[in-house]
Amino acid sequence: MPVGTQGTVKGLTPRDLVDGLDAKIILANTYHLFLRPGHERIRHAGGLHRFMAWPRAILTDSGGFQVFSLETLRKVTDEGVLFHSHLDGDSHFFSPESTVDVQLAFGSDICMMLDECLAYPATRDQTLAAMRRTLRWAGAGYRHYLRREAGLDCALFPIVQGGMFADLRTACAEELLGLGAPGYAIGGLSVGEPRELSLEMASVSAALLPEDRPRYVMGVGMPEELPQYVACGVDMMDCVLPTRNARNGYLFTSQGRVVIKQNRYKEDDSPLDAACTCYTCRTFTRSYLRHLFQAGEILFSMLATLHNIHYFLDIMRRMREAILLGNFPEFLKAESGR
RNA sequence: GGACAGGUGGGUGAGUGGUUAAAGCCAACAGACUGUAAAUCUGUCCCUCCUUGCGAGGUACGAAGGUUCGAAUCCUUCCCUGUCCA
Repeated sequence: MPVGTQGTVKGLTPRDLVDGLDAKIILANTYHLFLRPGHERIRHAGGLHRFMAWPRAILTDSGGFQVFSLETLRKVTDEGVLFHSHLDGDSHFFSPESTVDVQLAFGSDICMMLDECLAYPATRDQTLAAMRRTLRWAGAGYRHYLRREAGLDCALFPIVQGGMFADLRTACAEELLGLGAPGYAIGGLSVGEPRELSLEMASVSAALLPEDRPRYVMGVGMPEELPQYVACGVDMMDCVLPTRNARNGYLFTSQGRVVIKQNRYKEDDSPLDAACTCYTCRTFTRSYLRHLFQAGEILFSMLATLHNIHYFLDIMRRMREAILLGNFPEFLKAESGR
């Protein structure tokens, strides 16, 4: 899922995402859209889909990640999270119930439960406390959601926490199963821990979640990691890497990374990735892309993002194809040998 | 011809006697980025050497002299640039 935090996948139009890239679903963010332009504004505009002219599915994160990323601007209590807006310092209290309400106002297809995302490393006690809070919020939020959701056709995913402790992950997942949710997320990863640990924790968590419902690992990963997550039973991922790195000149290709600003691309008139079929690779040279980057041109961000998203979505498309054809194990083997 | 103003590292531009190999910004070069406070952030950025260190030499603030223990900073002459006046 491409990430479109503020109601836009930076650098791309919805038309790019649908026609060129065939993205099925994108992410948006409760905290950011609540602060600006506000969920009531979005509701009055006809919901987030209409507001941002996005015809396909939207998953909204709850603000749980901002508990981690805006650590210095918030205070967590058993009742919820008090944020001090990074825009103007105003206080806003996010509860399990209010974050459901805000996401319903957006008209999200998939809402996320408010959770407490801890930084790495965290002690077992800290992790246990955060996990218990996340569970409590999940219960409260889910009850609220069941009362409110009728007829809205919106799913709510609870989030497995438990940090880097396998037994806490297990306990959290088992507890959440009682909610009978339409899908489950695995959160609290990509917060500074080694990559192998992320995969291990995702694997432990995913193994306990229902096979017949989407299992979503939040905030991963590098291209080579995606098949590994899928091999653990993961169905959905999101990550800012393709979009953010694109804007920073880091391009993912079938031959490895291309840091386009490097001098070696100055006179490279070959395509970015000869094996890629995206508009950027079909049309422009590395030399030109480097020029655009060095010149600080907006077009660079657009073309780079288009390519990186294409690259990530193409990996996912090939995996779906392999699964349907029954040869995912071969796919995995081939990918890990690269 | 005259009167002012000014010449600093790739660029711009601080610095008016010692803590200045010389701020900041830009450029250049390299690195980071994982449910986005990110079109962001970090590092390097005169040369040589080694025991790679808040290390040792060398060269450097238009040029040449001078004053001083010490000069990008003060003095003299010259060169150059800009603006204005004839």
